[in-house]
Amino acid sequence: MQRCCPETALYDRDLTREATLFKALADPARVAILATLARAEHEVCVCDFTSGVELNQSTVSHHLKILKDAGLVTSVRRGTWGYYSLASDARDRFDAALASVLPVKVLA
Amino acid sequence: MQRCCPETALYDRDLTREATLFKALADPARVAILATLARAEHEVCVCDFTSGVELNQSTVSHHLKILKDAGLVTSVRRGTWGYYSLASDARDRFDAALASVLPVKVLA
DNA sequence: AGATTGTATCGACCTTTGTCAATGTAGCAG
DNA sequence: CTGCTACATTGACAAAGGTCGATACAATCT
Repeated sequence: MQRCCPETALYDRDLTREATLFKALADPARVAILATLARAEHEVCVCDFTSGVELNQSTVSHHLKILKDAGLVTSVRRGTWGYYSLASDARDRFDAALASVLPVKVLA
Repeated sequence: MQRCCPETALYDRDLTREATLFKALADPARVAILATLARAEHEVCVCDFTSGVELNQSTVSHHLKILKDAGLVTSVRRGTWGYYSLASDARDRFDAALASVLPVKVLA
């Protein structure tokens, strides 16, 4: 039987972490939240999210939890109010993940 | 009633496209496929994916379709064999999406 | 203390997704 | 033409995910 091509080995490093990171941004609501936090000068009150979106309050809370579990945001509670900020290394972590998956070709 | 904070407006641009792009990489198998393609010098035969992974052939085909629908890979059929390559703008699209969501802060 | 408010958690529902077995389809080999 | 091989498609199923209403909780207000 004839070979189809020079054999290519599958990339073998485990990329579960990278996939998990990307999954955190696989929903428009979470992307919007992160985009807001990235542009805010200060921490953002949860109330700004719940009032600025067509989603239920519990749904917003759910998305915030996912982002927090992913380590992309940090939260502080002050009195009755909750405040979220972008984790300082959020951008770096995406850059690193992207570099792992799609390394930029080095010119010869 | 006392305000919690200076009000922050939610980022209003539609980020559905970005979320969809990230979702394409929200599965380890697809990340591995893309990482392989990104490092391959030439197009990669489907058989290399099906034999190099613990997944069923139809499952691999399914993931390839998702990547193709996302415009991240291109495919060619030559005889019985199928070959996949990384789309030339794959990296750029992720960079752009990431820049939309998490713009790098400009120093003052 | 009791009522009110902001947020988190729980439970239920429905949709989407990942997986596989089975089948379809095209090209190649005899 | 008859089989065989490589890949795609379909159908079924379980698991995961997004959404909401209801409830819990904690802090503030009266």
